[in-house]
Amino acid sequence: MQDIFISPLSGGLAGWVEAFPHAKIADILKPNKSHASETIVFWLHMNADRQEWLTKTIKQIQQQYTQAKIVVLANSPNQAEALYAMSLGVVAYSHAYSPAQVLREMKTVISHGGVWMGPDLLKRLIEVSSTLAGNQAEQVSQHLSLLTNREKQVAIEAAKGLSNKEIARILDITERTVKAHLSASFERLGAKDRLHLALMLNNKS
Amino acid sequence: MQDIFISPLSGGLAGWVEAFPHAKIADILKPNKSHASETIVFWLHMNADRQEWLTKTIKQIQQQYTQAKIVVLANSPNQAEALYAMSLGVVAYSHAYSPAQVLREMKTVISHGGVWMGPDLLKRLIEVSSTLAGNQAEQVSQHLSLLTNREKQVAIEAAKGLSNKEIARILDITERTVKAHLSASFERLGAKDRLHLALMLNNKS
DNA sequence: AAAAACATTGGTCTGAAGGACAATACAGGT
DNA sequence: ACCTGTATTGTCCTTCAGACCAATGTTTTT
Repeated sequence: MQDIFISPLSGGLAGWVEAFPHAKIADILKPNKSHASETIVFWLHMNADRQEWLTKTIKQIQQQYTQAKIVVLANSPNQAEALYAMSLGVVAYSHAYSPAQVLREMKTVISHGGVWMGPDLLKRLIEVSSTLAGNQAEQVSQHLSLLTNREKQVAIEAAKGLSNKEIARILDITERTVKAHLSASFERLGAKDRLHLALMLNNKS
Repeated sequence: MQDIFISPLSGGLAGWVEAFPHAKIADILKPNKSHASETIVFWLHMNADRQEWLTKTIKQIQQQYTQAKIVVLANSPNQAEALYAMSLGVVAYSHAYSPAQVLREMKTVISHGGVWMGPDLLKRLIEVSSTLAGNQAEQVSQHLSLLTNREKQVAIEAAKGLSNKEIARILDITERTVKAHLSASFERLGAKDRLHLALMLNNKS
């Protein structure tokens, strides 16, 4: 896993260099050189007056590197900026002058699929979200309203990943009947197969 | 770093045992035996009807072990419960039947100070908290981090509903190779078939 | 009552999916 | 140099999915 620091300071910051001596340091994002598949960690050094640059750079990275992990290190961290950055898909946000040890920890965390943020930010996220979490009554997909009752039952089970045989057993009908209902469901919903059906019913699209 | 599983099932779950063969498994929280300084990871197995138990246990752990990390593994994960658990200080929340590798990833993440949660939950946290209108930065599934680059590419296309033939064409490899990568992906993620893979990569857990 | 929609089941057939055996080439680390 | 992991491709085989050909009984609507 490769590290690329993007900072206006030539030579980066002391902590960065110490943490990742072999990392690349650049002042601007270079065009992709075909390493589209490798996972790269981008460390963006954020100045207070470069909101626009941050947005632009993050989007560029996401376009060019599908597997990239993006970290923002801010000179003056604040929660609003952190929220904004994470809404763009950044997986870690911290102080630019974090010690090398912390930077290494961050890398370990994000390279294993985790998210890194300060305890205060996390707390705030939770607080705000918890209060609004109540009204997420599970909305049944609108697609299901297009199906008959029996088709609904079969489609829901299929969308969970059950096989025709399993569906037949739990609904106490023949596998042949399951197929009939599924075929009808595909027809009505315009799904190509059970996988598309599952995607339709699980995503609210 | 010590692991303690607390589950009503004697012997825990298969995935847990595989991930941490040397962990302690208990059905209730035992009183503290002076290990106040060591960091312990508590894995709480959550049944749908044990909200009260969860709250009580978390608070007990936090009182007795100042350095503890608490993970909740839910039989039926849902965002409301996840938010609630994390508001109590839980640092990871996932499906109880997560494959062993995912569990190990979670441990790596949290033991380095990170937070582990499903992409949907994170997205929702950000969406709700952020004042800025969301662009949906495509959060790569945690599961994907278990796959090699090539497997990732294949798995992502398969999760969109493409056939092996279609995937082979756009990646410019043989259909046989697609199958090989997919089989490897199933193995790594513990998926039964491409539909389960799709559910894993598109949805929660 | 007649018509339409729904629920159920049958058989056949084609193609896709995925496992069970492989083999080869290449990169990186010990 | 050797071993491990990754990427690639091969053949054979079994199972499953879904389309297409039906039919019959029940329920609902017109």
